[in-house]
Amino acid sequence: MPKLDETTQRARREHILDAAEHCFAREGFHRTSMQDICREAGVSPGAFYLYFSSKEDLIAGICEREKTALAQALASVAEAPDFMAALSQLGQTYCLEEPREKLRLHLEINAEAMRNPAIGHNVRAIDDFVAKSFERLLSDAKAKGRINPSADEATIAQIISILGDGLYLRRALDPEFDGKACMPVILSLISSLIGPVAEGTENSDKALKTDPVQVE
Amino acid sequence: MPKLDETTQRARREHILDAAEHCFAREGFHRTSMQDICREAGVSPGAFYLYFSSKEDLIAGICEREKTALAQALASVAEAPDFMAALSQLGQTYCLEEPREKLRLHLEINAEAMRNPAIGHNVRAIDDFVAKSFERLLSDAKAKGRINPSADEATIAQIISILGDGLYLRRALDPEFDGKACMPVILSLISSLIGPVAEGTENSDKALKTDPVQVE
Amino acid sequence: MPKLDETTQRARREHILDAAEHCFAREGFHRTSMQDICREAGVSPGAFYLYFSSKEDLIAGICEREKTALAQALASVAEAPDFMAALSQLGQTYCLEEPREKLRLHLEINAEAMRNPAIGHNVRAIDDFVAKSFERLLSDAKAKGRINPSADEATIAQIISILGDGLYLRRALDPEFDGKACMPVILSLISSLIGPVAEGTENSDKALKTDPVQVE
Amino acid sequence: MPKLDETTQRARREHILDAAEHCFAREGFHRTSMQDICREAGVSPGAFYLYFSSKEDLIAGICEREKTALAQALASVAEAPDFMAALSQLGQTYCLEEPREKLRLHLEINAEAMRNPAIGHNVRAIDDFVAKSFERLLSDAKAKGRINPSADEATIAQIISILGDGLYLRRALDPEFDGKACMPVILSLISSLIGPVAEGTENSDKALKTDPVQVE
DNA sequence: AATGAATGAGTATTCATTCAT
DNA sequence: TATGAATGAATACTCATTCAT
Repeated sequence: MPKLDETTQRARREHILDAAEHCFAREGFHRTSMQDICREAGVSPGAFYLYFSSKEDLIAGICEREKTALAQALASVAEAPDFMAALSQLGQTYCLEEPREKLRLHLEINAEAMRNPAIGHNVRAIDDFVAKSFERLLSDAKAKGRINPSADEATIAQIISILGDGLYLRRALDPEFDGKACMPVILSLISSLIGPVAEGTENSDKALKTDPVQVE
Repeated sequence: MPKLDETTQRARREHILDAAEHCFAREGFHRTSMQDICREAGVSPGAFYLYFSSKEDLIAGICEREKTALAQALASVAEAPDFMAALSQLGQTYCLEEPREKLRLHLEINAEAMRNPAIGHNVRAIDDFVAKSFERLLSDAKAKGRINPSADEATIAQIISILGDGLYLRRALDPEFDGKACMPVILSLISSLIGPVAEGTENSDKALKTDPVQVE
Repeated sequence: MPKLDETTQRARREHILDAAEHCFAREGFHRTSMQDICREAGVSPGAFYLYFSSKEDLIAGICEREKTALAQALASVAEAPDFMAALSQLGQTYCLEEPREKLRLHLEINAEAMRNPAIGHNVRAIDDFVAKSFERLLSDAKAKGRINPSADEATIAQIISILGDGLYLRRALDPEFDGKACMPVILSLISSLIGPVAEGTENSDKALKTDPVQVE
Repeated sequence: MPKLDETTQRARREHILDAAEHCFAREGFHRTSMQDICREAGVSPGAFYLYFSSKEDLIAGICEREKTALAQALASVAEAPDFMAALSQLGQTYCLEEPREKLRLHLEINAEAMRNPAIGHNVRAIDDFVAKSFERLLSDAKAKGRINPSADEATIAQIISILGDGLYLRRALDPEFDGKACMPVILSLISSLIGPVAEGTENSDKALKTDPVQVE
């Protein structure tokens, strides 16, 4: 019973998680049987339970990975010189280009988060992490004089999250939905929230394809 | 000749739907057994199937009710003299005051809509209905000169839906989330989208260079 | 609560029995629901139980009718001057022309007779009745010198029944089975069992399309 | 690596089939629940479905076995020097000594064959197999000059089947039925059908004019 | 570490029958 | 007499998880 060395162990877990993600995205959490996952991962049921403690544990694992991925994405935003440009990039990647499969998975996880406290905790941790990251980014930008000093970072971060979630959900539910048409408007709204942009930046012109409204 | 008169019939259906809503919100669609629903409704399994054809049929019924309720709510907005005031009222009712139970139910239905085409159809029908309703409201307002004639109704309707969905989801996932703080900002964003035209300006450039909205 | 006059009562029973026969033949006893029968008969479930005490009771009723019908058929054979001619006619009617629906019904009843003693009793009563009838017919014929006096009526009656049952079953099971080819041979076999036929009778020539066996 | 070796696998299937045969014979297909079968076989429901795909699949399995057994029995007839003696043996075994339980099972399967195409196919395959086997046996015998060359093998094979089915059915339905009394007569009938050629005669006429078998 | 056969509680739905009207 | 809504036990099959090997 010599334990598998850590890297193999981790690799096996990742492999199973991949399989589970595909299955859940394809068929949903409840319609996916453990057999499905084991078959997809090429692993025996017995082996599965060496790496995960239960079917629900898989969702925790998926959340964990999501969190790591998001952390990287947000870190890259932090390093970007232009907040709006980085945000635009993020929106592009996460709301428009993310394969629909992922969106479905997300929805599935959200639903599961309602019943399973552990998963709920995981999901909220991710959301908090994202919100806090945005807050920090906004504070930094404010400190550097790049955004309106009167803007409330916490609220703006929330709004950004809300817009992201809304876009995500819409795309998931409606295969016909065209996010590209909305994105520029959304970006301009956020832009209007965080205040004056340094002129000559590419994003303001680029992102906005609709006529923005004059705000009182 | 007893043949249940139509109103009793309908009342019984509504009663069962109420029970199902509670169960689904509490435990989720898949974790709720027919026995659970029957117990909650005080109805025998046999009787249940006199009113609904299957477990899934319940979701269709729930969607139907939702649609009717939304239609009424949106009709009242249509009659309101002030679009933004009415929208604010709607946001208050649907995004802030709606009991969390409903939010959870919503999430559950969304997840189910991904796998079950019939339910997906139902859900999309509701979403389309809402979007179209907003479009019509905006067109009316435009016709009456109350909003910026250059605003694209379809896109704005989408954005409103997205914001609504996002708020809804956020509240569902995070019991601590305080929608009240965000709502005014969100309303002002929408207001800025439909707001009165600034005369004589090529608006796209203009809008982005004006002062951002002051968030109270 | 004045009881329905006897004839209406009986007519209603017959009507329901017809419906049940169709249903059982079409779908089998177990796959037919009471609702099916009630729908087919245009009768409410409640009403059904005024005329029959249970689903199984229907089979008893069907047997009863069968018995009556067979009694008539056999009576006509008894009156026929030529036993073989009458038998040939009987075979034609019961084994070749009987609609397949009836055959299926028969099979269904046989299967049910195995489990339900009451039905078993009914079925055996019919079979005994048929056998006894044949015995009597044979005895009569023997008394009139029309058949071989050494033939054992009981055994021959059995053999006739066995051949009839076999034909019946075969036709029921195999839609392609062509009874017409076998019938003459079967008749000639029976003919050979009961001994010399009075010459000049039409039947020997008619019924037998194969060359009949000469019985000593 | 435990992966059940083929023989154990097969043995388990046989064991379950035995249990199912008993149950079906005792209670009929429809009145037997999967629990009944599992209890009788000492197997969990889950395990059952490792060996069979459905309740109906059991009947296919039973047919399969029947076919194999029949094939062996018929093969032994083929090797016998005396066709009639072999047939007599077969009749003894299959129609007289077969335990009544088997007969009931048979009846049950026949009834089921009427509604379920897959089972119907199975049953017809067996019947065809038997008929074809008899045809071949008769042809062989004819080639060896043992039977009347004018006899039509196909028809005689049919008649044999019909007699067998009839006997079978009769025994199943009537516990009092004494097949022993009929068997010799039946055999003599068959014998008269295939009987030795009278030389120099146009046999069809001849065969039928020979002495009938003396029934003891 | 890994296997995969086995478990057995759990599920949606049906249906013969009853009974208030 | 007749209705048909209501009952609730029963059923075939699934699936997360375990455990002997």
